[in-house]
Amino acid sequence: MSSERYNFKTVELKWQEKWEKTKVFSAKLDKSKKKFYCLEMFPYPSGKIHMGHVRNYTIGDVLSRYKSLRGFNVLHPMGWDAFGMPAENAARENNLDPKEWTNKNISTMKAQLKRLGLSIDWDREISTCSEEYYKHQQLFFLELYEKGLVYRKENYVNWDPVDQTVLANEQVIDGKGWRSGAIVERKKLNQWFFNISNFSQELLDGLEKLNLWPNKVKVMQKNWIGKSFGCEISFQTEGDLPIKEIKCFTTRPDTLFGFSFLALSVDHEISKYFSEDKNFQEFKKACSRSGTTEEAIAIGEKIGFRTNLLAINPLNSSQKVPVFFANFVLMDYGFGAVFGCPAHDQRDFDFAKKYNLEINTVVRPIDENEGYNVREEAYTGSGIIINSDFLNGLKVPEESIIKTIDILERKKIGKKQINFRLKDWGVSRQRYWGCPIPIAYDEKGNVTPIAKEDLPVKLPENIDLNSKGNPLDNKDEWKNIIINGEKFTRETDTLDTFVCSSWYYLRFCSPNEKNYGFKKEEIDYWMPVDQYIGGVEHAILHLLYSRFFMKAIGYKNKNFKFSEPFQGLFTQGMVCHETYKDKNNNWLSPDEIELIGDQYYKKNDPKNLVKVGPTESMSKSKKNVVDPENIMNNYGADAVRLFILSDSPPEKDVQWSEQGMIASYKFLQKLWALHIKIKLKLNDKSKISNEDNGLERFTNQMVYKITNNLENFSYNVIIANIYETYNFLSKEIDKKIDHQKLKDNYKKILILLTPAIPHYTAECLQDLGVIEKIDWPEVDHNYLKEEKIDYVVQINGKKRLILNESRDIDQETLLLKINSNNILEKFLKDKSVYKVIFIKNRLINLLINE
RNA sequence: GGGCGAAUGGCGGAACUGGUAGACGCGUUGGACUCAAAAUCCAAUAGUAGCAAUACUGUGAGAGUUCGAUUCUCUCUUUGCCCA
Repeated sequence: MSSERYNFKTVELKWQEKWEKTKVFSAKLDKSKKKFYCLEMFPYPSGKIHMGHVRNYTIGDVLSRYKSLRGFNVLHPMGWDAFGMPAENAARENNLDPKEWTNKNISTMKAQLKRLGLSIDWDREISTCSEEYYKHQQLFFLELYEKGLVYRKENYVNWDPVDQTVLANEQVIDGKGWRSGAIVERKKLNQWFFNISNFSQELLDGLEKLNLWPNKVKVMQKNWIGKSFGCEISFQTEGDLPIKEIKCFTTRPDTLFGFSFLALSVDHEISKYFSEDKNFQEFKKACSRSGTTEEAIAIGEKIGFRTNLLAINPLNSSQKVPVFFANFVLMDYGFGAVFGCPAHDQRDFDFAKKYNLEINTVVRPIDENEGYNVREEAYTGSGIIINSDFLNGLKVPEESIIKTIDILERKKIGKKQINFRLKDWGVSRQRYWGCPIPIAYDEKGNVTPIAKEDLPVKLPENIDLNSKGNPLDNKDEWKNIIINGEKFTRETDTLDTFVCSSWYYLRFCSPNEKNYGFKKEEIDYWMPVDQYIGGVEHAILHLLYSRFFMKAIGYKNKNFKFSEPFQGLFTQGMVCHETYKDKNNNWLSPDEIELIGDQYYKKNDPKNLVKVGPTESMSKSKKNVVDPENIMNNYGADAVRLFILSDSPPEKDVQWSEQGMIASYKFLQKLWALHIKIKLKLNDKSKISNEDNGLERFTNQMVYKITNNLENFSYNVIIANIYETYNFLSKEIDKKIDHQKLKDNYKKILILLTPAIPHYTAECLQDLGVIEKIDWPEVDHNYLKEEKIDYVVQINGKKRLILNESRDIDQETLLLKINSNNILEKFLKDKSVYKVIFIKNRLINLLINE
């Protein structure tokens, strides 16, 4: 059975087949057992797996296998985030069917994941593009519609003129589409929305309970929800329009005496009075050119359009200021109207400078005198209210905002108000490859939900993707339907793919349930996800949408036991690689270069010197990618797992290194050579000895260390522990050693290595004749205490000596030992010790007079 | 501009609640084996001085708390991410 070299190809294949045949990773609901639900973010089936997947799924696999060895009933599923634009684009370019393209990718990637040896329950595999999945999603949509959490409204959207689709705000980067790079336009469309803002407060409160989430993700979500405390103020207006008052929202009512203009969004209802005004129309166009994202507004020039309306300061009726339309006011924040206080808001300040408006200082910093005046830039810090009549002297911001709101409420000028930055989630996409929205419209355009028994609304096949616009809109035989003899047209938009990923974790609990998206009994057992693992790039949207979806399903649903889907969250870092460019500045991939001397050259082109660029996350565009399949072919799955875990803590970026990869591969060979040596020793009955040589102690300490490191996600340290174990054993094995002890401890050690390198340890355990079910070893705490301890002897806080003495000795005994040691004589001669600091079993510090 | 984090040998990184800084790996150097090379094995490897024992310096910079600080506090520098 044992051969000289470890043949990963046969071993890994053998165990993968065995695991598959015996269904060891198949999860069964068993209420007598404690469950553990480990979920990694499911992949988009783009073609092949990349190193990022390898890292993500290896981390999850280590955890799943560990929990399973600890006796948990582990659910570790995998599926496919299979709808989305890349399939449609690829299909269009190569004249293929998106479904075929997607399914082909799924089978390729599934085979690759299997080769990694992941402990996945493949019987629960789901794909979001299958009817079996999306029919339940359509039912959820209808249920949320009935609960009033889904609605339709006309709204301005970010329109990508190249992809001919609507983009979410976060898909707009620097005013351009995230995929196409085209400059985004504003367009008004009828859209379906999920009422996520209804849950703003709940989503914010829920974060408090998520103590197993990284703090930074919680902070990002908190900022995204953006709760602000402020005041709604009504301004009376004068002018020749039939407008009497304008409502504003402000977080700084305390600066109302610094009021010098009022600014409206170009979409404010008042704009209807200017629809004939050519100058206003020009202005509106100019606004849409500069972009509508918050970032574009902050960076871009502030421009305004002056109306002949005047707004009256409610605290000082003699003050009347101009009303502008301005590009920096957004309709969906507050009421689409803000009051301008240039002295204490930089944006207002820039605007006032440009249009020559008054700048009235109403806050002075604590250390400035009464005559303080804002000049070069707005003052936004803390201080004291001045020039504000009855508000004077209030401390900014601790008391000024609250007290001002009180006063405004008493005077019936304003109302306390909470405002959220989080906007409702627009889910309509003008795309083919997505989940159809189960809605139809009658001839008058009235909304009619599709009857639940008629679900799923299937995506039609044989679609012409090369026609302009939305493909479903062009498919008349699908679009036009008859219900009860009446003519209807279907909704031709499909759902944002974030909807699919907002509930897939539920589906994994009941992947085969026909009538509903999940079985109550099953989600009650498996949910919530104990550990969710994925990239930090999903910190905001996917995670927030999933949290919303969970709350929406539980909304008005009394039997629902939980509201947060992911109890623990872990965000892993990216896989990076050096970048290379040839002499013509073309990117080169790592396999296109070779090392000659200490310089890189392009392969087969020894004059073409390669420039080594910075290490960046692997991306096809920079060609700094390494294909996991090649690596697995060359070194095997266990070696890849070992390397991807070893070099950096999992939450940080890791740099791919060929040398590191080779080292991991070689290490497995060394481990195997040691295994053979151990087996020979065990078979050699002649040299039995009962000497205690520390093996048992070492093993126990390792059990303790590796267990702790697993619990803390210090997976890189575990690999170091494995190396330490090898170093120890390879020395120990040459000593006389009790066979039973060796076998017992070696078996424990192999179990410790199992989460990281499962094929290897399965082979070794089998080779040792271990056939019983294995469990995670328990720590015997007696072995954690060393009998001899290295006491640090310090003089005036400086380490001078290490004394190896028995554990638990007292200060006096230790002092005696110190005094009898002549190394310290030179320090202690003619000096008196005035204080001794003694830390039991650790250190002693002698303070002496110099 | 705001928020959050990070900074430790040539490199990636370790260090439990303040108590031996540099575990483990890579790289480098020397040696063994070999006709030679590869592979493998052994040894050394923070810096300075010294043959050595040893001494001094040292965790981005500067201060502080403490018998003692990589760890706690403050200021600064650089850098990453998120938001604007």
